[in-house]
Amino acid sequence: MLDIKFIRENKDIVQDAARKKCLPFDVEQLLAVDKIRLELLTTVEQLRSEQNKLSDKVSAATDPGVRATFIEQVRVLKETLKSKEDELKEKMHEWQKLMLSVPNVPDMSVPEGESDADNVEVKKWGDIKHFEFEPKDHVELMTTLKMVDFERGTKVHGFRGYFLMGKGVQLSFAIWNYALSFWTNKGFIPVIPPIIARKNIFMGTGYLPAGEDDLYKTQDGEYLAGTAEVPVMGLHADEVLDIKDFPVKYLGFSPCYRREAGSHSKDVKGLIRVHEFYKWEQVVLCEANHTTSVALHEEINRNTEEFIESLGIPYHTVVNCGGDLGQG
RNA sequence: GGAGGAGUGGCAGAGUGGUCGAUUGCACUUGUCUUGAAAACAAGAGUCCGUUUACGCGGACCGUGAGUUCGAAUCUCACCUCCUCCGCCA
Repeated sequence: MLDIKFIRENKDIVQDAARKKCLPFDVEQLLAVDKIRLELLTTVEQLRSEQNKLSDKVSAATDPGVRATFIEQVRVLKETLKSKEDELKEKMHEWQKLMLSVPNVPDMSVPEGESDADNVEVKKWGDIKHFEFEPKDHVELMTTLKMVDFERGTKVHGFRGYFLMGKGVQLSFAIWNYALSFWTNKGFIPVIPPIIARKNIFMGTGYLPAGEDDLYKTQDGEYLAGTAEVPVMGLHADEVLDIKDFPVKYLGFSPCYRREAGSHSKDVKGLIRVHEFYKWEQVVLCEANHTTSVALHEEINRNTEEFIESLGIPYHTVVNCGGDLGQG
């Protein structure tokens, strides 16, 4: 969540971020509520100050009559205080709700656009292999080699279900293990987090309240995370970290659960878009400073590129346009 | 799932209705002493919010949230977390 002070001082930047992300957010509305909230806060604190002073007089008074007078005075004061406190509480709720809808500010380099089609390609690596025959896709290849079973996966799980089997399992473990040593060599601390996490942890990473439809929820009110990013970010929630320890680099491994609500027509075939899978995730904690965070973002991006290069797989790097996701 | 106990500053640990934002010890910072260090002695030091050019002032914070009261770390209720015992389970 962005700091209200930052929002006050950079309202144009915040409003532009909302526009770029195609989010219906009005910074002026937030600032108006913020102003009233602060006025109420000042009033309430003044009243409390008076109340505290009167209470001190009560305890200092030895004469019962004088004492009773003071008590009566506080009683009157408290009625005003109570109504102002209620007003403040209401404004606070309104304010908090608006604060949660403040978009994170995308980097300057993020292109304008409404869908993946507007993404900008910034890099291309490797040569795409050309075959003299019609190549099979991963679905057909893996099915034939009995690395995956989609039909039975659907029988057991339903839509988007799959069984990874045989060499498919061995290949997965091999890649995970290779990734583990690849990133630990770069100073990342491997973590296997709890993937069932509380609501506040999802709020902290911006997956809630907006992303409720994409999450599985337990009967006890926790949610299943779609990425280890959520619990790994929660690892240090409510803690003050020493700047000397920065940057802290974690590599989280977890199952990932995604409802993929509203994406029934997208990437329907194969293993591209599934409800349940396992992966490693890079999470870096660093100073809240533009230069530093951009440098580290470049670094982890480069880590991924290097990893793919080491496997000899051609790829392209795109800058994802703002319209694709709500919270970045 | 059932029964009981506990949660206070960086740590340990007092405090059961009124100068308690909180005794004390350790750790920390500064000073005295010392060639230097240690020890001893003395002093200082919490976080957040609002306000102020600034000094400062005001508010909140004793797991969290409500309540009782003129006044709550202290009383009541709910929740969270940890510990102990019993039960259940892969």
